[in-house]
Amino acid sequence: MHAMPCQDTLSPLGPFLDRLLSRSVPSRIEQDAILKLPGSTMHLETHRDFVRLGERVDHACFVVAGLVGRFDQNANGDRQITAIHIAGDMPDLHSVVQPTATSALQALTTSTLLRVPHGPLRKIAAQYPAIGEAFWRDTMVDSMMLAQWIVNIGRRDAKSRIAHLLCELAVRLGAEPSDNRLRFRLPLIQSQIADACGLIPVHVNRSLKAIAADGTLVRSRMVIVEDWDRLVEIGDFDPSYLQRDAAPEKRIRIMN
Amino acid sequence: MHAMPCQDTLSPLGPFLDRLLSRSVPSRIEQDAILKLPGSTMHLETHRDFVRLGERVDHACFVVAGLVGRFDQNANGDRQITAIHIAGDMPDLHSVVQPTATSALQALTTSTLLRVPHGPLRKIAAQYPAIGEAFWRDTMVDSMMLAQWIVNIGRRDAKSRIAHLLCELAVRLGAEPSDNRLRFRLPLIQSQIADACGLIPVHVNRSLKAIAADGTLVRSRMVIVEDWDRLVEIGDFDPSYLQRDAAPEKRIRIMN
DNA sequence: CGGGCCGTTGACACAAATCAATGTCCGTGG
DNA sequence: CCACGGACATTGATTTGTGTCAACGGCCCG
Repeated sequence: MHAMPCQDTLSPLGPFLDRLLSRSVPSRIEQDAILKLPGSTMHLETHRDFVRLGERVDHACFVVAGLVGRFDQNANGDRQITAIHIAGDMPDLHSVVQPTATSALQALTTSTLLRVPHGPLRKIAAQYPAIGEAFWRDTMVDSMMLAQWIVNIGRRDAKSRIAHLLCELAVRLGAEPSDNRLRFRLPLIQSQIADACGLIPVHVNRSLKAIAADGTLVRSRMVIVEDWDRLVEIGDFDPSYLQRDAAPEKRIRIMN
Repeated sequence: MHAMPCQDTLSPLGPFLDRLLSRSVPSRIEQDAILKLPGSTMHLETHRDFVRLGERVDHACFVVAGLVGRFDQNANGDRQITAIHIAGDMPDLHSVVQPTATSALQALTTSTLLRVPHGPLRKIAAQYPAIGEAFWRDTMVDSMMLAQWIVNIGRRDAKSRIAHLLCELAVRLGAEPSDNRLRFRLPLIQSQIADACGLIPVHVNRSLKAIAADGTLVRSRMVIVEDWDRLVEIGDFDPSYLQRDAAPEKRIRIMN
């Protein structure tokens, strides 16, 4: 399902390149250019904003470890998480072409980030059009996830919304079901799940109990799925929007 | 507020170039390349899908006239509009790098489209990196709108959601308030507004009555705003995410 | 041992969905 | 010219899902 993991363990950006390789076809030279990108490591504790609303940034952030949320809010201050990013993601790769942030970024758990300056990112995107193309494609996958996030909040009830979120994260975190069961670590607290699903924490608590009755437990930072098919059904989950069918013949290269 | 309208009236893509020019800085030659893009005109009646879910497309669509909706749906068949596109937009410019549609596109009113083949789009994006950059930036603005759409549905009540939608469309359609009033044509029916806001038509009807009590009438395909400031307040509307502050010094060119 | 964060539970309020009719407009055809 | 049908809008009665308010419990950590 995944592209072959990149062998170059020298760069922390290996997982990012793997992601790009699952959908794009950069040459060896281009891959090297990506791996050689400079960056400074940053450690963040939970609930720490590292991109603020309206801020103009001069670097993009790569998630080395942890979970990151894209946050927006209404005038009343109620927060809404519009995307969750995991290790290997670049939550604001888009800032390369659109440096003014219209959403904040916050660490959902203790996280490690790599700050990659826009300069080198832009340089390799200009020098190697196929890299710019891969970057663009990566941001478009995030965009498709935003559209599905809208459907989730707009057209599903609480139980279904949460189940859908759990399904999405299971797939993205690479938790493969075996014998219709799986488990994975998910260090989100209930109020964060609420912010992600357009709900409030108390109701998440109740809905999780309803989901537990169908065989999926969420507790002490773990998700334990006893019946994956049932969870998929409850969450009305169809993973095609994640663009993870990374069969080599589906990858695209249009530049050069 | 807008960039100077493009003078080249020979190409139907003039309005698209204008949009790009409001945020990007292509050279004269690059502008010409955009205007010279080929395309075939297509007329669509209301409710007609022109991109279906899962379809692999070989062209992008430009909206010459009319309104276009990006549609998704849950397993129950309830539809959710995740974006509304107006004349001058390219609703699926992203298909240039991601040709498999994860959302459908449907004419919300009688519309005229221009189908622009991917070939020439990719050719000029490869030949002129600044064009690729402008395309990428344009799709990122759509992406920012998706994030705000999530906030709208996830964290506002029905009246506020609809007011926000009306505000957004007023601004995007270029309806400038004068003396705190404005009016513009909006040929959406109530069930389409419902699909856009994650509501059902009956409740849209009631909410519109509540909005009318605050000075904004929506009837017979017209929106009549008697108190723009009040509508902005109800809709909790902050236009910054639309990236319309097109002051020349805010436009960006990173390639070359 | 105590305090804070998080999770859990209950009673209740309220916004939105649901169900069901009726009304209005408009194009079409008898 | 009027009757008819269809699409859309409107209104009312009622149900239901989610929010609100409040209290308590578990757990970790200083």
